[in-house]
Amino acid sequence: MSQHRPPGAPERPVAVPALPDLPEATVARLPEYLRALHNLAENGHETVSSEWLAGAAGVNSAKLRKDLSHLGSYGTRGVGYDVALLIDQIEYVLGLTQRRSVALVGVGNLGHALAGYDGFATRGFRIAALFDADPVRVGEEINGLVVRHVDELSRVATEESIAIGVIATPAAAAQRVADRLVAGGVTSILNFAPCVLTVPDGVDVRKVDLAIELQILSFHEHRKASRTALPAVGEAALPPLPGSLAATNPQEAIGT
Amino acid sequence: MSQHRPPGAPERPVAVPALPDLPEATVARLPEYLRALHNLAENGHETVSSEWLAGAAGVNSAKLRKDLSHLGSYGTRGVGYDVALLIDQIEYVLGLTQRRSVALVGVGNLGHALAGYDGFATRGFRIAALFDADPVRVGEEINGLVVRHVDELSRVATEESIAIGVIATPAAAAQRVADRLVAGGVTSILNFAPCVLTVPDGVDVRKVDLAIELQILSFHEHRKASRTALPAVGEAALPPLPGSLAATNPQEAIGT
DNA sequence: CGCGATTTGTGCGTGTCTTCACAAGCGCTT
DNA sequence: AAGCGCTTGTGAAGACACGCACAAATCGCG
Ligand SMILES: NC(=O)c1ccc[n+]([C@@H]2O[C@H](COP(=O)([O-])OP(=O)(O)OC[C@H]3O[C@@H](n4cnc5c(N)ncnc54)[C@H](O)[C@@H]3O)[C@@H](O)[C@H]2O)c1
Ligand SMILES: NC(=O)c1ccc[n+]([C@@H]2O[C@H](COP(=O)([O-])OP(=O)(O)OC[C@H]3O[C@@H](n4cnc5c(N)ncnc54)[C@H](O)[C@@H]3O)[C@@H](O)[C@H]2O)c1
Repeated sequence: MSQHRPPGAPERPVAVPALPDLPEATVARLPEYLRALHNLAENGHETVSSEWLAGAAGVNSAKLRKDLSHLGSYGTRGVGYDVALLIDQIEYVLGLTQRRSVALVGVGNLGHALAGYDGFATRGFRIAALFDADPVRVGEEINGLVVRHVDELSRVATEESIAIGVIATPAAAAQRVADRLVAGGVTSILNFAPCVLTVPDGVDVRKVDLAIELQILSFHEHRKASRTALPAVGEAALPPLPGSLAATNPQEAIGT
Repeated sequence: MSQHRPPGAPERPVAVPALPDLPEATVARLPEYLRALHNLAENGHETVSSEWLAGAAGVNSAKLRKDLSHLGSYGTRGVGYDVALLIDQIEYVLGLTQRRSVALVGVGNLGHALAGYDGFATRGFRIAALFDADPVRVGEEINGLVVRHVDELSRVATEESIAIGVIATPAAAAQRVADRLVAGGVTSILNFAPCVLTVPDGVDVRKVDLAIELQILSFHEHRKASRTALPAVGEAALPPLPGSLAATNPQEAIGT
C-alpha cells in the first residue's frame, strides 16, 4: 500500500527529523501511547517510565521503547520520558498539530452516533460536513451542521480541504461514495461499510467492521470450547467434517 | 493472550480436523472471505477461483490459498473452490454454526446504533440483552428488548449464556463493566471505549477505536504531504523539532 | 486415451515484527 | 568524585507473515 516511491524523493537520508519511516505496527500503537500520556498529564505526572507507559497501553515495555526510539524521541536513562515532550513529539509525527477536517457520509443509524461523538474534536479532528442521499435527511441539522446532499460531496470536499472521509452508508453505496471522495481530493478514507473499496494508489483506506470483530471473537470462543470439552461429546467439536463430504447438511440447527 | 496451555490438552496432535491452529492473521481474514462467498452464493455462483475470491476480499491470491489450506479445505485443482462447501467450512471453523448471544452494555449514542444494527443477526449473532446504568434508560425498549440495569449484568450473563459482551459505555466505566462481564462468565469482549481493559487469562478482548483509526490516517496524510512538499520551505518538514520546543505552529498549507 | 489448459497447494526466500538481554547513560547519594 | 541503582536504547535471535513461482492435480476435448 505504501510501497510506491514517487520519483520526487530520491532516497535522500535527511538528517533532520523530517518524518522517520515508521513501521506500520508502530504507527498503529502511537495513538494508544498518546492517550495514556494525556491521562498522565491530566493527573499531573511529568515523567513516566517505559514500564509504566507500556502497562497503560497494554504492550511489552521493550516494544514501547523501540517504538519511541524510532521517532528519535529521547527519554532520559535512569529517569524515563518527559510526558509533555513525548505528547508533542507523537502529536507532531501523527500530524495532529493541524486539525484535520472530516467529512461524514451517510447520516443514518451509525452516522448519527458518529456525528454526535465528541471524540472527534477532543482528538484533533473536526467534522466539517455531513452528507446523505436521502432527501428526507438532507437539510436536517445535527450538532450545528446541516446535512448536505451527496451530490455536493466532491465539490465541498475540495472547497473545504477535507482530509479524511468517513463512510457510514450501506455497503451497496460505499464504492460510489468513495469514488466521489477521491474525486474531491480526499486521500484518506475510514470505511464502516462491510465491503472492500477500490481506490487509486496514494489513497489510504482503513476499515472498521463490527461483524468481523465478532467473528474473530467467535473463533476463539469456539476454540476455547473445543479445548475444554474434548472429553465430552457436547459442543460441535466432534462432527469430523469429512472434508470431501457434500456441502449440504449443516444440521447444527441455525434458525435464521 | 492465547499462549496458555491448559493442562487438560497435552499437545495431542489430533488427527481429526477438530480445530486447526490457525495463524491469527488468517483468522482475521476468514470473515472477509466469508462475506465475499455469501455474495457469490446469492448471485448463483457455485464455484470460485482463488484469484477471483482474493480480488473480492482485497488480498493476494496466494495468501488466500494458504489461508484456506490451513483449515484443510480442499478446492479442486483446475476448477476452484465450491462456494457452498467453503462457506460451511469457514462458518464451522469460526464457530458460527451456533448462534452466539451478545450482551450490549451502554445504550447511549453508539449503543443505540449498535442495538438497531441488523448486521448482528445476519452474521450469526443475537443480541440477547441490553444494559445501562442510567435509570432513565433502564426500562426503555429497543428493538423488542428491554434495557436492564447493569447491576443485573453478571446474573443475566450467566443465565442467558452470554458468549460475547460489547462495551459501549464511557471509558471511565468500561473496566467495571468488563469485570462484571467476566464475573458473569463471559470470555469474549468487544470494547468500543477508548481504554485498555485488564482481564484474566482466557478472556479475549478486541478493541475498536475510532480515534485511533483516524490518527493512523492522519499520520499517512502527514507523510504524503511532507513527501510532495519537500522542495518548498512550506509544510512542517523543516522545523527541526528541537526536542524541547513547543509543538505549536500548525502553519501547514494543504494544497489538496 | 492422451494432452493441454487451468488452478490448487506449498516450499522457500524475504521482510517485518516481537522479545530478550544487556551495555551505556543518568542522577542521586555518600 | 566515585559508586550504585535505575532506566533507556538497541543488537541479535526467534517467530510470524507475505508472496513468488512451480509442481501436482483435475477437467474437458479431440
Ligand atoms: N448501525 C450500526 O451500528 C453499524 C455498525 C457497524 C457497521 N455498520 C455499517 O454502517 C453502515 C451504515 O449503517 P446504518 O445502520 O447507519 O445504516 P442506515 O441505513 O441507518 O444509514 C445509512 C444512511 O446512508 C444513507 N445513504 C444511502 N445511500 C447513500 C449514498 N449513496 N450516499 C450517501 N448516503 C447514502 C441513507 O440515506 C442512510 O441515511 C452500514 O454499511 C452498516 O453495515 C452499522
Ligand atoms: N458515539 C460514537 O460515535 C462513538 C464512536 C466511537 C467510540 N465511542 C465510544 O463509545 C462509548 C460510548 O459512546 P457514546 O457516544 O454512546 O456515549 P453516551 O454517553 O451517549 O453513552 C454512554 C452510555 O453508557 C451508559 N453508562 C454509563 N456508565 C455505565 C455503566 N457503569 N454501566 C452501564 N452503562 C453505563 C450511559 O448511561 C450512557 O447511556 C464511549 O466510550 C465512546 O468513547 C463512541
